[in-house]
Amino acid sequence: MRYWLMKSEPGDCSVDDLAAMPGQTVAWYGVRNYQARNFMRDQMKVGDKVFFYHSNCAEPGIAGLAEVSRLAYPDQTQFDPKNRYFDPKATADTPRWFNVDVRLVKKTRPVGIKELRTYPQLERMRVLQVGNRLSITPVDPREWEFIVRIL
DNA sequence: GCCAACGTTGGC
DNA sequence: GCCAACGTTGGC
Repeated sequence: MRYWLMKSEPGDCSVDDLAAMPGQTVAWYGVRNYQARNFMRDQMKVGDKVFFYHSNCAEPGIAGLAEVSRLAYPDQTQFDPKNRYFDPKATADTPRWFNVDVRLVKKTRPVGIKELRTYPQLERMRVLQVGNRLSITPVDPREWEFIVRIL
């Protein structure tokens, strides 16, 4: 069992949007970064725990708990020329991009990045490092436990 | 809207 | 394979 943090722009898909989806589940399409793709394709298993994080917004931070509900499969948006995530170099035989499905476990109180930075226990957390841009990062089990306790 | 950090692209 | 130019991310 692994732990992850996955960023979503609330203007795109907020925790409330996720809660309103059928099965409270979303296909995590649109990732176009190889490291993040590899995490999904090579490491994520059904049942892995996920912090649902709001990024690029007024109140960035953790907004919910979620879990991986389907193993990685080819990201359908890469094949659609009209889609913003279309990749002309991807084919059905050799897909380049993959995504898992993520299901909401529960919405939490918002835990802002400012608050996260106040805890020495979290100072090495990937998402708090300067210059971090990865939209999917592994979370240390101790970091997960700590955050779950302060929710 | 700014801008630092980082990833990707492509000419050489 | 180097690296400058360019595009994107995301907190502020």
